Amino acid sequence: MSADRQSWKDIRDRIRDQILDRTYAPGDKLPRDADIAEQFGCARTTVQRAMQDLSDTGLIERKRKGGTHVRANPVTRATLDIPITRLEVEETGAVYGYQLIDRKVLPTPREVAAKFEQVEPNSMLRVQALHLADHKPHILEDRWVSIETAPEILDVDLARESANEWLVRNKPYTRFDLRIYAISADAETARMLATEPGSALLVLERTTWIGTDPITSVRSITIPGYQLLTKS
Amino acid sequence: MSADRQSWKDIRDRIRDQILDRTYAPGDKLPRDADIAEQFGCARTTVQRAMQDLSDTGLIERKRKGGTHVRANPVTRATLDIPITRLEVEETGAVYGYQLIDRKVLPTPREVAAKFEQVEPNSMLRVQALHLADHKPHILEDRWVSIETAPEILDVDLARESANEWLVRNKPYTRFDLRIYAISADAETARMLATEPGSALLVLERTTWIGTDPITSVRSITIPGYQLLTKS
DNA sequence: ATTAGTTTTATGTAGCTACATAATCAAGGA
DNA sequence: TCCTTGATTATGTAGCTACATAAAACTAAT
Repeated sequence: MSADRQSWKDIRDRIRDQILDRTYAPGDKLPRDADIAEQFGCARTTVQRAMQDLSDTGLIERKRKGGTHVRANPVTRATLDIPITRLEVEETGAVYGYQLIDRKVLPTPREVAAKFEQVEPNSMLRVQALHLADHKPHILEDRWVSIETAPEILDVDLARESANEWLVRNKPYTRFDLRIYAISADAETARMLATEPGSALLVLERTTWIGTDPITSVRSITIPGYQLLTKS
Repeated sequence: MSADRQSWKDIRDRIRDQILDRTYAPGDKLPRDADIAEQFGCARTTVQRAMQDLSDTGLIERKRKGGTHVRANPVTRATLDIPITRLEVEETGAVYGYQLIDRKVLPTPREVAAKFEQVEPNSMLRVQALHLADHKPHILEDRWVSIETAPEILDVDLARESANEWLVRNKPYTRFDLRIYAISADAETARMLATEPGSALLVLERTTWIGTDPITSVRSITIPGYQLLTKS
């Protein structure tokens, strides 16, 4: 009886196979969940879960009443995990190190304020720090922290604990923006990262909020050769 | 009766709020689903769905029998959507253009073969092409296509239709790898992208498979200033 | 004490029903 | 013809039950 109990993942794979082998081509409409359920001999809930997953990964599109369609223009949907920098370093077996470069309350520069959209903080704590892997520079971070949303940060000894780590543990966000781009190292950045001016560097820029309240905005400048990876 | 019917998203938000306000701190164990369900006056299934979502976004960790814990080291989990290049360009209101630079069957270079892990194709179709936005270079792609997995590609007029587009529509993948990094433009690349040698360029490298069969591996070199964005 | 085997338990999931909701489509009216 | 309105319909989801499964906790044998 429970012998042929089918998991929604099985159903998902079978539907995906039918899309791969062109039983249903891009743009085509798939049968209603109920019919597919009957075809595979399972419950509609199971089909629903399978379909939801295919929809999440971008292979199909679903609309109430409109039905399910194979996406004509599939997107590549990747999941990026960005861990705490210390853990990322330790993961590779390297020794993690951290240096506070500067820590100062300053009026919020316009370009930083703009990142927070609705609520623009007046003055913020600027923290510049360097993360090290095996005593060599790894990531240079330039961070602005809202002292309205996270006033406790002012009492944290940022020479000992990185703002990255403190915030991630003490100010979980409800929303964030991530922006990835490349820059050419200027003299100052090159010096800090112990590399050549003009090197191509990958930059991750993250802004986080609790509700609509701004928490922090960081620019993490990585060393030459740094790569972001995703696995599916 | 249905007045206080609660959605799993409501439950998720309430649990998340409890984590944000330190009712449950990082590392803490949450009550069993059944107890939470009782507390909120909903069914365990609803809690299960809420928990699953919080687990997916990296805020909590769940283990059978072990229970649910607030992650001590939360990760930032972002979803990246990479559309077909043409659509990405058209989205901005720009005019999309495409130029085939070269198309040749070649023995697979070792570094390309290595990307495919298990099955390493002997000879592949190499396609170099340029995507344009408003008649200016936008993305330079250097692609290797498996002529074993996708022999039909040999009959496609790649001067008219981009390999990007043909593959995405005709060879859906079951697995992919994505690698993001920065390079400094060499003379050749700079010329093709109409920029200066030495400019910092963001590179997306994508490898796709059907099952374990290699489909394609592309290196997409973007113009200076190109940014990848995620929203949550 | 250590290990192997067994029980317990919390999450995971399939199937069912009932109802909610968004889109579409068709009918009717201005 | 156009617009509004209401019926229809496919997906979305909550609640229930029953069972699956992994892992921890316990027990018994060596």
